[in-house]
Amino acid sequence: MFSAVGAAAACGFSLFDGRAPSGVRRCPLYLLVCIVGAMDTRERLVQSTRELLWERGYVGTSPKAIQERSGAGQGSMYHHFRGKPDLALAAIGRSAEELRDRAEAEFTGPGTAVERVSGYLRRERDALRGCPVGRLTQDPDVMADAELRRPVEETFAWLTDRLAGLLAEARASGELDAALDPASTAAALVAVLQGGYVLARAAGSAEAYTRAVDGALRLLAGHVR
Amino acid sequence: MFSAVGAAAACGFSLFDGRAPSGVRRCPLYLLVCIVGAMDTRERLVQSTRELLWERGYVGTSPKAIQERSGAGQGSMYHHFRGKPDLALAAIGRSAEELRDRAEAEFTGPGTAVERVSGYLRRERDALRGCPVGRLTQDPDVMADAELRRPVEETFAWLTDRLAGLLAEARASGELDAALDPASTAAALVAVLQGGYVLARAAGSAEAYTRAVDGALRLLAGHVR
DNA sequence: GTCTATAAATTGATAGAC
DNA sequence: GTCTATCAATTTATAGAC
Repeated sequence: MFSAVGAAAACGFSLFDGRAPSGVRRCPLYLLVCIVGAMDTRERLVQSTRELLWERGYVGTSPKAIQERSGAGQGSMYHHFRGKPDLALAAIGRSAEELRDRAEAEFTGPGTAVERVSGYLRRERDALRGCPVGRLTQDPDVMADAELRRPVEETFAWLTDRLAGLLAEARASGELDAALDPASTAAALVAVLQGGYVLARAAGSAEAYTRAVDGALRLLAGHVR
Repeated sequence: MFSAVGAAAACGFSLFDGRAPSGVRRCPLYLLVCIVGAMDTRERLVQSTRELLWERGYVGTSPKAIQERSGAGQGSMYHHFRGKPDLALAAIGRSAEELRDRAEAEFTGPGTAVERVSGYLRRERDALRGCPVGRLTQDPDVMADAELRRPVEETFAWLTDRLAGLLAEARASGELDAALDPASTAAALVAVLQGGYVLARAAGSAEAYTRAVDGALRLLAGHVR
């Protein structure tokens, strides 16, 4: 039976957090479908799985929990997906795609290269929830499965490379100290984000995240001309 | 029945990784006990739980797995501990204690304050295994339990504070730029460590960890006089 | 202290009706 | 496409013998 609650949750989530297949997000029909609450079963399963993977990880997410949150029955789930790994693959791919899209929007926005890097780091984030993609690196079953692991690996390789490119650009334009190494600096900045989530969750406060990012940007500021 | 394999694994682990109750580690009797393989059941249970929490997290660690790895039976486990949360509390406390002891040894070692901070960051670590304490922040069941969470929170608060103290010391002695903020810089450095583990696991290579630490130390170097 | 027996609930799926 | 029934294995214990 259709679950209005499940659909509304998955839908509201998608709408307000911008989570939807790339390209589809700006489609008026998609918005309408969300508002009406008629997101199809397959999509609700994917969204619910994304939420649960984010909150509880792969090991902590049961098919039963996915079914309850999505409002789909046992039969529906196994009709649309072969099982838990198959569902996780769809969910992880979607989360990776969204992280990339949102970062890219920041990177190609206005401002100097350093401003865009700072903007990305300072962007509003729900620090206590952590990173939906980075979180998966702590899941042994995800890391042990080459297919589940690939999107995680690719996301961080892309992100670090993209930031290194912006830093190289800033260095070339004389915005940044010529002695600074773009690759290792980019790695440090991505690490501060991921580690900031750890500190925030440990402290039980998003402030710890902000402080770490702040410290990193002040360190970087010393190398800006 | 006594399990030589379980004992040897837990023991070898303790010996070579320096995992043992603080103070006990340097006791000749403790070494003898380890070599003979006569670590008591309670201790083997704690060590096995520590390993499993590190590898698979709280949700991914079953009492059955703990019993198998420690070589202890069902009855033994429930004789020494009330259940899984009780065992986890002992294991987490031990891991937190050890992290702190090892860090403190680095912080009170030789060299200038900045050298000791760099030394701590560059210290050899098994990056692909991640941080036994930081890992727990991703475990919803650990974070939801105030008792299990406290050692995690305290460990990071202590570590960040301790690093901030060293940076303040370096600033006071003129070793470090007076404009640098010790608290946020310390938070950034701890975040780089924790995030470095995420990058290493995502890339499947410890090099990603080293690169992030390297980037952070180069950024810091720009503020050293 | 350690062992075996037992058990209620959950996990991750398959089978087949509708 | 969705539903219910069923199932073997695992989880997290408790009880009580030795």
